[in-house]
Parts: sequence; C-alpha cells; structure tokens
Amino acid sequence: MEKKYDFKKSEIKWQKYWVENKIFSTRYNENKKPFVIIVPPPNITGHLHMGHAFNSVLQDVLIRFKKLQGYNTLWVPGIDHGGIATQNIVEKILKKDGMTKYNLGREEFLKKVWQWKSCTGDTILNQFKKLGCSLDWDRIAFTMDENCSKAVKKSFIHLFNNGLIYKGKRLVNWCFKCSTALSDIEIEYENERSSLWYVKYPIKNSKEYVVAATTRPETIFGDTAIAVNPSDKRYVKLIGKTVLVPITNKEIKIISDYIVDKSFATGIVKVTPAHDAVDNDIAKRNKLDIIDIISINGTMINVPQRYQGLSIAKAREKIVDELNTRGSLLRTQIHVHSIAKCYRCSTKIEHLMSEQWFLNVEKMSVKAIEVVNNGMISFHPNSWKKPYIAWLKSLKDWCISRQIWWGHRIPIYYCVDENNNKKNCKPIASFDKPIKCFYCNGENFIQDNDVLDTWFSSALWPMSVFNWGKNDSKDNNDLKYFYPTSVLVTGHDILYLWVARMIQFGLEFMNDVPFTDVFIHGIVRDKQGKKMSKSSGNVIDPVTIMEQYGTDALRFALAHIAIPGRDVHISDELFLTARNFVNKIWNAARFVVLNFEKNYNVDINIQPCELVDDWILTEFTNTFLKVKTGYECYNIANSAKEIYDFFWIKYCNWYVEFSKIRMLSANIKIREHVFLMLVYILRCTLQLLSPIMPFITEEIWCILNENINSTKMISENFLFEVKNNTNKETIKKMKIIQDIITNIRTLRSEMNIPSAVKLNAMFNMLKDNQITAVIRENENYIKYLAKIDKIQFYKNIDKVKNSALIVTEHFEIFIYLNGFVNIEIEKARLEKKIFLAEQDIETINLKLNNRDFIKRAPHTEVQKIQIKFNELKLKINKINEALKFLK
RNA sequence: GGGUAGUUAGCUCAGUGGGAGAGCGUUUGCUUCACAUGCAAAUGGUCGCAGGUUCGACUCCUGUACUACCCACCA
Repeated sequence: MEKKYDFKKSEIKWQKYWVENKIFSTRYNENKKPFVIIVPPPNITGHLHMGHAFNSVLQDVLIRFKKLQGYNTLWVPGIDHGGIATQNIVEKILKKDGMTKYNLGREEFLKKVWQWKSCTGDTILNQFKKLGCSLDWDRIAFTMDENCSKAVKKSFIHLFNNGLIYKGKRLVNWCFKCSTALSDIEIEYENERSSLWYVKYPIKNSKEYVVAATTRPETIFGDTAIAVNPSDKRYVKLIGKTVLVPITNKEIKIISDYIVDKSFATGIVKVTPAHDAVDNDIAKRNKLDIIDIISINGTMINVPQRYQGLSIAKAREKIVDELNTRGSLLRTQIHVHSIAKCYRCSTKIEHLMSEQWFLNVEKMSVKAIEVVNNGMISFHPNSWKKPYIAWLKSLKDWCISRQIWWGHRIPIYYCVDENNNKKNCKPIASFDKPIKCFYCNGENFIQDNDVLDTWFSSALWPMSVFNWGKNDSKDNNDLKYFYPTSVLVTGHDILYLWVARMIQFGLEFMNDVPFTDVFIHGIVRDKQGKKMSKSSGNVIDPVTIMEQYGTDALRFALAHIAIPGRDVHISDELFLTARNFVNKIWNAARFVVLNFEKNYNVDINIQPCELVDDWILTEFTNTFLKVKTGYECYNIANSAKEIYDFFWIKYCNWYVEFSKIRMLSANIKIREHVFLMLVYILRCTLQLLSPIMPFITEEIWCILNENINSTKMISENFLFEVKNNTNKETIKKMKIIQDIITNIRTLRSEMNIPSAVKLNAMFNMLKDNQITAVIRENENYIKYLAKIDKIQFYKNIDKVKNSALIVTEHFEIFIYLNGFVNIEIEKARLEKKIFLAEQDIETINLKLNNRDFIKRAPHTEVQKIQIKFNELKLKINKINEALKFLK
C-alpha cells in the first residue's frame, strides 16, 4: 500500500471501472424493489458549478446508500435543451462571424444549434462522471430527443383538445434582447434608483388640474384614464370628470378603482393598460381602451410623429423636457423601486400586449395542492409545503409560447390557401402535418411559428425518460416499474419553475404523482452568503477543487454542510478539512494493512474478546443507526458528521491506539484477533462512508480484499448487521478507562512532565470492586497511553508524598511524580478543581433546596442530582485532605 | 405589504425541556516506527433582546430588533 494516496489515479480507475462494467445500470426486475431518482437535467450550455455538484452529490449519496440496502436503484441522467439560454449562446457565436440567425434562416440556424450541441453538449455529463455519479449511463435522456418530443406533442394535443391550451392577446412580459415573451416566473426583480415624475393633467373646461405621479412619463401617450380610490374623500367629486393628457390633449375620464393606494404620492394614477399589469387589470374592470405605444422592438408606436420610432429611453428624455417646457411637470423626486429583468439576460422586461399561447392551470393546481395536502407527496423539509401551496393558489395561466426557434415547435397547424394566407378554420393540434382540414377539407397547412417554454418539456421529464408518449403504457415495463419515482432532489430555486409543474403534469397525464418525496436542499453561496456568480468573482469551481483536493474531499465537504433547509456557505477551509479526513482514512487503512501477517487465518468468525472490542462494536452500532437515519431522513450532514467523529475519534484515536499494544503480543492468536477486529470495523465504516466518498472507500476496500481473500465490491449489501450490541454498560466501563488516561495526560501537560518520564500510579479504591476489576483488566492500555510504569491498587492508603492527586467518584489516583513535583503548581491545580466543584455544588444546591423541584421533577432526575451532589462533596473533601497534606 | 428561515466560542456552523458542542483559529508540549494533512493538552460562550408557560427554558409560546431569502398590484 502506497505511503501517499494518489487520488487522481484512483478516481480515473474507479470511474472507468464503474462505467465499463455497468455497475450502475438498472433493468426492470419485478422481484426487487426499485429506488428511482431522475436527475434535474442541467442545460446543455452548462458547465459543472458548485450548485450542480452539491445537488448531484446528495442524489448520489441517496442512490448508493439504497443500493447498499438492497434496492434496485436507478438514477437517470439527462440534459435540457435550455431554449432561450442555448439560442442566445449560438447567436453570440454567429455574431462573432458577423452573422445573425436571420441570415441563416430557421432551418439552417437549428442545424447550427444541433452542431453546437454535439460538440459541447456532453461536457456536463462528463463532469458528472468525474464526480463519481452512479448514474445509469445507458439511459441518457435529452429534452429534445425523440421520446421527449413525442411526449411534448402528446401532452400538448391532449391539453389543446380539452380546451386547456388557448391563444389570446394578453399583457405579457417581453424581453427585447431575447425577443420573446416570458412567463411570470422567468422574470427577476431588482431595485433601481430612478425618478418619480409628478405630471399635471388639466381638467377639461376648468383652470384646475390633477397630478398623477409616474415612473414612466413616456407612457402618457398610452393613457386611457386617470384613476383614484373610490373612498378617497379628496377626489370623490372628481370621479367622472374629463381631463386632458398633456402634449396630445387627448380626453380621458377620471375613474375610480379600489386598487389605487391613497397614501402613495398624490393618490392619483395614470392608467396605461397596454404596458402595466395593474393598469391592465384596472382597464379590464372599467372596460377602458388599450393603446399599444411600445412595439416588440422596443420603439415607440402610435405616438406623435416626433416620438415615433424612438427608443424608450430617448422618448423618456424628450418627453420630460417637453413636459417641463410646457409647464406640465410639477416636480421630480428620487424614487427607488423594483424593476423586472429577464432571468436569462438581465435585460429590462417590458409589459406589452401580444398574442400568445396560454395554459389554463386552474384544475391542475387544485390537484397539485391536494396531493401535497393528503401526504401523497412529502416535502423535506416540510416548511416548503406552505409556500408551494400559496404559489399554486394564486397561480395565473401559464404563457407557454416563446418567439424563438430553438425548442419544441408548437404542434398547431393552420389551414391556409395557396398564398399561405390563414383561412378561417380552427387551428388543429397534431403530431404531424395534417392531411386534410376537418373544417374545409383544405390540404395546405402551415405550422405555428412559436416554440414552447423550455419548462414545458421539463415538466414531462419523469414520464418522458421512461418513454411515455412514444410507447403506450401497457407494455412499457419501465414506466410501470419506475414511475412514480422515489424522490426528487432539488434546490428551492426551481420549486415553482419545475417541481410544481411536474406534479401538475404527472397528475394530468399519468393520474399519479411523479415522485413521492421531494428533498429540497439549500442554495450554494459564498462565504459571505452571497450567490456565486461570475460577475461577483466569488465562484469556487468544483472542478478546480477536485483537481486540488480530490473528488472525495469535494463530496465529503458538500455532504458535511448539507444541513436540512439551509443554504450552504462555501469556503476553502471546508475542503481542507475534508482533504485531511481523506488522508486520515488512507493512513488508518495503511496501519491496518501493514499489520497483516501471512499466516493469519482470515476465514474465522470474528468475536469480540475484550472490553475494547465490545466497546468499538457498540460505538459502531450507535454510529451506524445514526448514519442510516441521516441518509433516510435527508440529513446527510448528520450522517457525514457521525462517520467523521466515529472514525477519527473512536476508531483512530482510541481503538487503533489500544490495538498497537496488543499487536506487540507474542501470541499470534491475539495478533490475528486484533487484525481481524481492525479490518472488520474498518470495512464496516468504509461501506457506511462509501455513499459520500466512493473513490477512496472502493480503493481501500479493494486493497483489503487482497489480504482477506474476498472479491466482493463495496457496493454490495451491508456487511454489518445490527445486533443487540448497544450495551450502555460497555460505554460506561470504557469511559472509566478513558477518563483515567485523559486525566493523567492533562496532569502531565499542566505540570510540564515530558512524556519520556514514566510515572507510577497508585489507585486508592473508594468503593465498587467491579471497577477495580475493569481497571485491572485494562491496566495495559492505561500504562501504554498515559505512559505509566507501574499501577498499584490499595484500599484506604494514606496520602502519598511527592505525588499529584486525581479524584473521581470511584477512586483517588496518586501519581508519584518522581522528583517533578512542584508543590505550588499542585496546590494551585487542586484549588482550581475545588473552585470548579464548588460552583457546580452551588447550582445543584439551588435545585435541591427548591421544594417544588423535589416534589414535581421526575424521581430519576432528583436522584441523579442527589448522586452528583454526593460525588462533588466527596471530591471536595478528598482534595481538601490532600491540600492539608501538602501544607 | 405578506410569508419563510436564521441570530449559540474570534470565524463558519451543529444541537438539546434537566450538567453548553464540532471544525477552523489561538496557546502549550510532542518527530511515539499509519498519518505534522498528525498526536496530546489548554483557552474561549448572559445560547439577539423582553415577557410568558414550567419545579426547571439555550430549547416551548408571545412580542421585539436585526439579517437573509421568497411572494406581491412599490403607479
């Protein structure tokens, strides 16, 4: 076994082995219980970032653990075509060559995108492999492949024919840069410092005027009313009057609407229904005209000639000037408000009227709420249930059409005449171009130009990966066997965008939930808690970390901070700690392997034979149960922590140290036994840890196999079985031994006694004989670890000169200091012990003197306190005696 | 405006109705033949603030301050 762990070599080896031997390929097997996860498909544009790494590690941990438990585990890999994001990237590439997509035309452009996809689309999947993800590589799915395409068409046609998909001219969110409509959750809000302009609107046939405040003076050309709150006493008398729009002098009415906030600015709102959501609602309620004044290119339309064709910004500048000159501007005020931005390119979103396809989500939302309320789907942590339900309850229809080229083209066909002009026939939803029009027997059709929102195909993901839409469910064993999947693992950032929609679609098309559990983990942030982004320069690249510290270190660090319901803060120290742990594991294994002797009989059944053996088994059992609970209840951080503590503290710092002295025995049977125990516990721990750190555990497992003639892989069923060996007595006994050792070490440290100086320990036993027996049986360990030469036992001995004192509930230990005694130090040390004990006594006294406590607290609790009190008293007495003796 | 988390050691964070924990940092001692990416020991906290429930609250409840995130119709 090499002195240093070469993680790079090991990672390449095992990654290749797992993939080539299809260790994680899973087939339909009705005799085994499935455990299924579908990966949240990353965009083809993506490179592995820390968020992916975190998400993937958690899924891999679950899959690998369930495999150890004997499940037929399946983790389906896949990628998303990432509509707008991908199109933007390819357009950027074209731009470098001075081209636009229009130069190429739709078909040629799409060819380019597919070409680009075939070059770079595998990047992220290869990075998943590097991460050690136990995905089934025979099942790579893509949201634009044939299966998904069929699924998209099938679902669209179903929804269209049921009247749930409809086309309508509505106010939508429009991104000029991406030149497409966006759904409500595809926009992000950001605070912006801007101005609030107070504009005068003269009242017709009067010298008076009303003042409306606006952040968008350029939209006054689209004003079709002025609104006040009906309960606003200041303005009630104005309702119904006519005012003139500045500059154009167009006549509009003053109306009343409850939505107007009396306390904001003047309490008077100018209503621009074509470019503002609230105004649009007001217009609907009051049947106002809607005038478009901004085109989908971002230029002014339907405005006075001098404004026609200007950009929004230019128009604003010009209009503020003009209002000012005409005396229509009362005043201007600094104003901070949040503005909508595109989630793909951060361009300001404009609201404008546009003809789009919408999905009516009303009924689907009711069902999606129901399955969470009745427990068919559980969220972990449960606190996400409330926001999920609240979101669905207030959900508006989903704008599903996008004016881009890359994506699933809407399977709607329009009947046209010879000149490609649409006839009056209703549009037809169809898998392929229809042969004949239902309505007029026409034979010419054109397909709708728009494509579907990327998230439409994502919503079908749990079905489409199992060929729903392509293969009807009757003979589709995969779909029957693997659907619904077991758990969906994702960050809360796409709970609405993705999770809610999968649930809606699953219920609509499969009449069943797509998964029974949703594991919602935190978002990866930097040390200060900020989102990682290229522009902030705070990105920690997982690939760099893998190269620097190893993949297992990355994985352990991520698992270690995966605390349920909390965002995770990443810093370099995390990986350092994890790297050190990897090193520790390697070296502990090396210690074990180096102690292997050829004539060991490794087939014998291992039996604990000493307290230390019982103890480590008990500790392991406790750890095993806690780790299992952590894996099963989505508290991965706790599992990681428990293994870390057990392995480092219990196994390495205590058990291996105990073993060292036993290894010196002349008796080969003893050496053999110790080796077998060490190997057994090590293997059990490795297996328990393998879901988090698959590479090093597999590597060591393999090395150990050579020594014990085994060929099994680590991912096969658990070696360890929980028996009734969680013995509390064992822990207590062991604690006595550990306390003695620790106490003597502390004494040494406090009195500056070099470890080379061997000391004598004289035990004065105060009570229990059984404890004497325990100490006698484990004398060797005390001697070895506390560097004691000689241990003697007495009953009621006098004080021992030139010695320091350690007092516990069971005994006094006089450590003969062999000339190192410093009376002053020892006095100070003992006095401090008394001080601390007296402090404890004080708090205990408060309780014991409280009659209510004695009367109401559980009897066991009172007893516990009483015992503690007696122990402390005894300790103080003994130390006081010693102090007198010192004087 | 509504909602959800958080506030514990110098830093990053676990945790529990009955004696405050880890990692990193700091201090001290140690090259002991698995590991200095290590071993041993020590230092360090009014558990945000104010009330309440309880024999007992860091833990449960209410209020409050601050921070973060999400949602919303910030003209």
